[in-house]
Amino acid sequence: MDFYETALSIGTVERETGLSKDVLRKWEIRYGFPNPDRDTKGERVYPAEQVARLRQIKHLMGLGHRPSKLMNLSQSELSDLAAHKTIPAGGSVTGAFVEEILTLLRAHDPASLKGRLGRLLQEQGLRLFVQDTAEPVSIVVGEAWARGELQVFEEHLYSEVMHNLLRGTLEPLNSPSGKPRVLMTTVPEEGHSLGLLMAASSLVLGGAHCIYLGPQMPIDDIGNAARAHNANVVALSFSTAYPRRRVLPVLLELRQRLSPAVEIWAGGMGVRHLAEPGDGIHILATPDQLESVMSQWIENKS
Amino acid sequence: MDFYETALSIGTVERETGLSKDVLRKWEIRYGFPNPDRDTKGERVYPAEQVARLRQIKHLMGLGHRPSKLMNLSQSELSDLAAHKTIPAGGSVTGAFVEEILTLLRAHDPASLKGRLGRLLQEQGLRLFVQDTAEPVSIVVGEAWARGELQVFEEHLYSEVMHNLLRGTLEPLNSPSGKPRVLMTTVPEEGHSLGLLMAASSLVLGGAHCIYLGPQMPIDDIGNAARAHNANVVALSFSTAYPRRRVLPVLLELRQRLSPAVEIWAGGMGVRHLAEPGDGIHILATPDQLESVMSQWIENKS
DNA sequence: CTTCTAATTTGTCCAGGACAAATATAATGA
DNA sequence: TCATTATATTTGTCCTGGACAAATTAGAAG
Repeated sequence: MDFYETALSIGTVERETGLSKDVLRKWEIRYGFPNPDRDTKGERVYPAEQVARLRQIKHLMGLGHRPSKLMNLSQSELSDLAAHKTIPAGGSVTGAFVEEILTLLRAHDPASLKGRLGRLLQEQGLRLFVQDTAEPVSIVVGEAWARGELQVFEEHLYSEVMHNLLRGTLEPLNSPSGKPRVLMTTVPEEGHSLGLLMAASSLVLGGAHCIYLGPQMPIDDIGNAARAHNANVVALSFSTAYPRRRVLPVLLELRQRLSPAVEIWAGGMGVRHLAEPGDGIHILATPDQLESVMSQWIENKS
Repeated sequence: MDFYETALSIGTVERETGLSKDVLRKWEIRYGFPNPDRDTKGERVYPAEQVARLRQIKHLMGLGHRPSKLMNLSQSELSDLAAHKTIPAGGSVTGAFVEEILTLLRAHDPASLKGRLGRLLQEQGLRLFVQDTAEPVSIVVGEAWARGELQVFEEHLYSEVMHNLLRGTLEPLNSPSGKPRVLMTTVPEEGHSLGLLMAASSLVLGGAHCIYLGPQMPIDDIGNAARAHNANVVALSFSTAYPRRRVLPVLLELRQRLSPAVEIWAGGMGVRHLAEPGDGIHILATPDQLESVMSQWIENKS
């Protein structure tokens, strides 16, 4: 299939990359990239390849790199950076079927992907499945995407399938009488909910009751929801795609709208760089911290 | 619980309402609303109540109202407008359990909500369930929200539960050998995927094979996905929350990246105002048009 | 090698102006 | 009176160039 020359307005690029118009314009002036053409009206027109590069840069920034360093790197240097990332942390089993899943993803066959994952879930049980499969595979999928080895829609498909699998499994286990009552969601602009569901799995297995509200809840309404559902905890997840500088402000903003008795648990890759801000806000940098915070909570309340 | 005085920056308001900074500033100048305070730095600071009002106004604009008319209305007049909307279209059964579902929603009890809907699904079967329950209830839920009678998180919960129910039911019916192969997703900024799933139900029942990729796929990648999955059709859904003026441009943009043999089916409330643009793009203003377009497609290819 | 202070980097906000596409209103002819 | 065309208004988006503070890095002093 041939390549159609396409070019996007600054507004479209903002929507597709999540980088604000202001940032796009400032980068252009400060670093010389992006370097859009202009149409007859004098308006910026971004070639598709620059948009792809912008996405990659944004991802690397989520990993802690700085724009001034990234902006003048060659394409291959960018991909290299994406490769040398965190070690997949997971247990010993890693690597074995992780590769297999990736292959299935690239084969564009939702049914067998779902089948394979479903079988793994049966074999390993929920707890192990989350720990040894869902988490490492998610990381590897993210990395592969960053290296340009996996397309966006392949990543989406993975999320979809995994999401469904987990939700289906979780539901029957989620006893309404469980404690603590944890309200789970993400803030606006944070569309990734897979991490949230993996966390929910751990929580439910640990005896909590999860109220899963789906992603992208306005902060204000998170407060209302916590009140209405009588939640003991509000759990949020942040991916690396969420702008680092906004994490803390948004947590504090939420803090204001919650009764002081309600704790905030913030987890996910996008939260790793933060120190515990106290005030009932807990930063869960790794999945296992979830368990410790939870047992701590239970202890406190009994 | 008491009301915390909260105030948001223009950027936060943009994220929470989906109204761009440019629009917020222009409205302020042109209509005198919103009317934010200023902090010591001279920057806009929006009180929570104005943000709520902005959300309401945005919703009414999606229904076809114009900003200049809305901006100076009183709170009650706004709510009134939200009430006099489209007639729930649905069959005779409407109203009976629609109210019941609303009540369950307001009771904040996910389990019984899911239970009730699940039972309805069993009783009615998928086709009727979508037609007589999912569609009318979705409309009513949207309206109730607009009138301020339903909170955002209650709407989210509804979407979550319904989404799960449909996905679970659909999967076993979705034969890979079905024709046409329909790729289903939404464009960036369009986060509502419930309409898409309802459409998928009709399609699968009609013998199509749906590849459901989840919401918010960059346009570029929709093209790649269509190629990779060898899709015959790309189906998109637009809610009223999606800015009207952007619908057609985004469809044309997508058109460019697809092989001419691939059709585009665009449905949902956000598409009602459009005329058929031709060129393999079909506008499905109502759910039943889906069936006719589909049978037409099958006819064409045999 | 730490700790504190002074650059530098970076994202966000502001004002005010320009423009074209969409929509409404007026004018015209059948 | 109705339909059509021309004119006016409304509205969202984009532009430039400047300002500022929070976050980060580099440098100085202990």
